[in-house]
Amino acid sequence: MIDIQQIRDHSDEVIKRLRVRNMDAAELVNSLKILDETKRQLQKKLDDTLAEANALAKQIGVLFKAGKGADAESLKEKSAMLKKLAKELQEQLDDTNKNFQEFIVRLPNLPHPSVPAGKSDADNEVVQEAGKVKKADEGALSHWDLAKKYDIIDFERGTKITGAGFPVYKGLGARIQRALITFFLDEALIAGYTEYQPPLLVNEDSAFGTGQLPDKDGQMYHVPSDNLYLIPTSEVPITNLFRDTILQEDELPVKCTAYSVCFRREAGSYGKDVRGLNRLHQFDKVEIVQVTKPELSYKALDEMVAHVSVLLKKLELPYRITRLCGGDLGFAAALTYDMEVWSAAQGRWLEVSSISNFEAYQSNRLRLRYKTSEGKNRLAHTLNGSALALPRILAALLENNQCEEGIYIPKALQAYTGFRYIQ
RNA sequence: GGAGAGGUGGCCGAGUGGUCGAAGGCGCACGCCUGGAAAGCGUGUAUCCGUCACAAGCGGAUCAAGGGUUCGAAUCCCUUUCUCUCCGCCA
Repeated sequence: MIDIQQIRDHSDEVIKRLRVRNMDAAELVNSLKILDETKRQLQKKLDDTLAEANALAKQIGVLFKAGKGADAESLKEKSAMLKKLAKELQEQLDDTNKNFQEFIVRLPNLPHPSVPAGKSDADNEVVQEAGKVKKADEGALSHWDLAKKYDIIDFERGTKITGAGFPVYKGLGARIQRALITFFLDEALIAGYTEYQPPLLVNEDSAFGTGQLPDKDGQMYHVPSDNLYLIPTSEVPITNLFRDTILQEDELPVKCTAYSVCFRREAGSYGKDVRGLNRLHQFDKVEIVQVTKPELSYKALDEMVAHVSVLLKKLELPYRITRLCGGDLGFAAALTYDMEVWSAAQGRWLEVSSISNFEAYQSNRLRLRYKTSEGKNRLAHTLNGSALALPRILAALLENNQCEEGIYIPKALQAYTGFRYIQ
């Protein structure tokens, strides 16, 4: 969440920057200012009352010790009054805090100055395009047709045993999945990331910590009997490793990578966008996460974009990088680059990675800080990105690499698959 | 799932109603000492909120979490939660 200090000091600036998200935050910001003021006044009154009560209790203690219990009686009465007052003030303060909290979590992160205005993904700014975008040959097959042709993904039986959006990978399909995971993890290790294997279920605190709750409640699978959520990305458990943590300055940057299965309900999705591997309820992803000093977070963002670019180059896939516009920017992100690969048979770009700098927005919620060399605690910056999400990579590999021999496996991946073609 | 024990500061560990944010130790930081180091000695060493200059100082809160008893609770009571031990079950 946004630091209240920013609203206290620069509320106009906050409102102005949120306009890039097509949000009119004036009313919300104003309410927050009032609530913040009320909160502080109540806090002051409460503290003063408690201070008086504390002093009184000490006095009574001294009297009792001196054997003057009788003199303490009148003080006890006064103390009872103060206590009653304190309780009332506490209740008011709790209410105000609750309101304040409800309001402040509704404010998304402030977009970075470079974020273009815009309403939808159509307004995203293409910052780079690399690799040759192939025109699909006559008779080129979509990946779902290719998957069937080579018998590597069984969508129908996935639907039978679970439901739509839960494909079954088979034979070379399963093996290429495994190869991709290992390839991505190895590349992350070389880039200095530490590998983790997190739980796939998280509790409410964690879901709140990274902003899935309360914002994207319906997007996660929920296990009511234990009140746990299936992770939509390993960003959730990994970033939450650092919840309520004060790191030492020399521990930064923290770089983590994790492979995990991800689960998304994708309620409301339909149409051709969800065909085949385009949008699934369960999929595999390797994630990279960084925790950095504030002044270095944009350098880290560039580094992460470069890392993913290398992966795509090694996979010989045509890709482009877009900078998300205000309307498409995620709630907690200040700046996001999407990485998209070209899907030859579908003739469109598929998002395979989303790399974001959350600045201090997540850490504020997570209470993730670091101690500076001066001994002061500051909020760290958090970043994450997919490196990479598997299904659309596989879709692109199938569609772009179909040839007479079958499906060509890029050289870098052959070391992992052990085969050169899917035939 | 059943029975029992327990959750105190970065760690270990005292503390069963009063001046305890908390003894002692370890660790860490700084200083003295030293040619340098070790040892030794000394000092310091949590977090959040408010006031304020995001200083000092002052005030408040925090001994798993929440509630209660009391003038006063780390200490007593209740609830929740987590950990450990034994038993059961089990990849």
